[in-house]
Amino acid sequence: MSLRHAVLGLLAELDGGSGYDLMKMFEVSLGNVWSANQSQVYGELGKLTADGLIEVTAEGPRGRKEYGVTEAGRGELRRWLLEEEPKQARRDATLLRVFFLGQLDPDQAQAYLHARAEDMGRRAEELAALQGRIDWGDDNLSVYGRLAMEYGRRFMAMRREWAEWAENELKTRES
Amino acid sequence: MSLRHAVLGLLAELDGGSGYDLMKMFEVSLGNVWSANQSQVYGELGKLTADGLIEVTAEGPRGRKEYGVTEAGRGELRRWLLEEEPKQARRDATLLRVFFLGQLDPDQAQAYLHARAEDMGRRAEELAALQGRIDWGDDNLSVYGRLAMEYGRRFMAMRREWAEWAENELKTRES
DNA sequence: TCAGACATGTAATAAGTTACATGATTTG
DNA sequence: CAAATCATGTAACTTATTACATGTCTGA
Repeated sequence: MSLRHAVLGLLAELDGGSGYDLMKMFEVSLGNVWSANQSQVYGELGKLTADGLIEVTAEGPRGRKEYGVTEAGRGELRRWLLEEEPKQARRDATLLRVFFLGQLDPDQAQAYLHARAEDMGRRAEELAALQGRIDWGDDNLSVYGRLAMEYGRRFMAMRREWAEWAENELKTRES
Repeated sequence: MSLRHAVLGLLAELDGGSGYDLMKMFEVSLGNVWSANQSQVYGELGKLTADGLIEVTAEGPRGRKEYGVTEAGRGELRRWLLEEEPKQARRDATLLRVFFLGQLDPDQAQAYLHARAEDMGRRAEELAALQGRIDWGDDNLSVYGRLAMEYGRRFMAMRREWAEWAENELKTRES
């Protein structure tokens, strides 16, 4: 049920906004840690409204509806942040393949790991570059978004190093 | 569609087995990188059979059905390993909360990061201990499972270090 | 005026979770 | 003979994805 809290949290941080506004945030920043598509966002806005956690605060042109978090919504958000233990997802498509690399020839398995290392290296560089370009404000989303981005950079670097190590393990094993 | 390949891959590696056998593998090892429950596994066995990628090779006591991978199944598995780019999931409940830590008092935000660091440290130690206890064979699942486990260890360590760093960032910021 | 951005929604399908339901075999 | 383990399946529900459908406003 985290989509609910992603929407609720964004509305709290942005101090209100429309479904369209939220989608933009999902696309450029929040989506890197919790992705959601348009149907989901609009659907969740409806459910959150029905549950009294958010409310329509204004209506604008083109049917635009601006939502704001209610007191109940703020309470739920804090409860989720403080009391609910984040459960880590255990699904990783890259690693799943690793389990089955024995189905390939050893050189193909090594090539797989090599490709992962390259890919991760590329991503790590992209992130590092992006990190340098952005001049961060000191609003909350900037402060905490910066922490999340640094996580991403370290994550990619770790994956690259692991893939290099793993490729080497297989090479060593050959002999 | 990775569940399908998780089941297919396991059957290939184990050289056949029942739904029950597969479930045990998901519980003790594979589930750490791709979790699945009993309904999913039995359901997928049915679909894979219908699609001709696996077949019932024997029937045993208590209605036990033993499945084996067909030639078509082996082909599909290799195709998936070689040609399909693993797409990384972008959902992390821990990090999602980080985006919204501005909704809490600074000391609560720090406490959240501190708790994450402790939790990750604990997991990292558990994994390291487990890694030491297991005496790995040199069958494929062992060789590649070992690589996956080392990934897990590094991942936990990276998360701990990041959380410690992030907590410190917030502390520094306070002044 | 027309292209692009703004803006919301629904329908159909697929994937994942939880709970229920049943029964056979082995082992102490 | 009772408990644990083996073994499979279905139903109901929730969550996520993809595609479709529609219309408004703004700026060049």
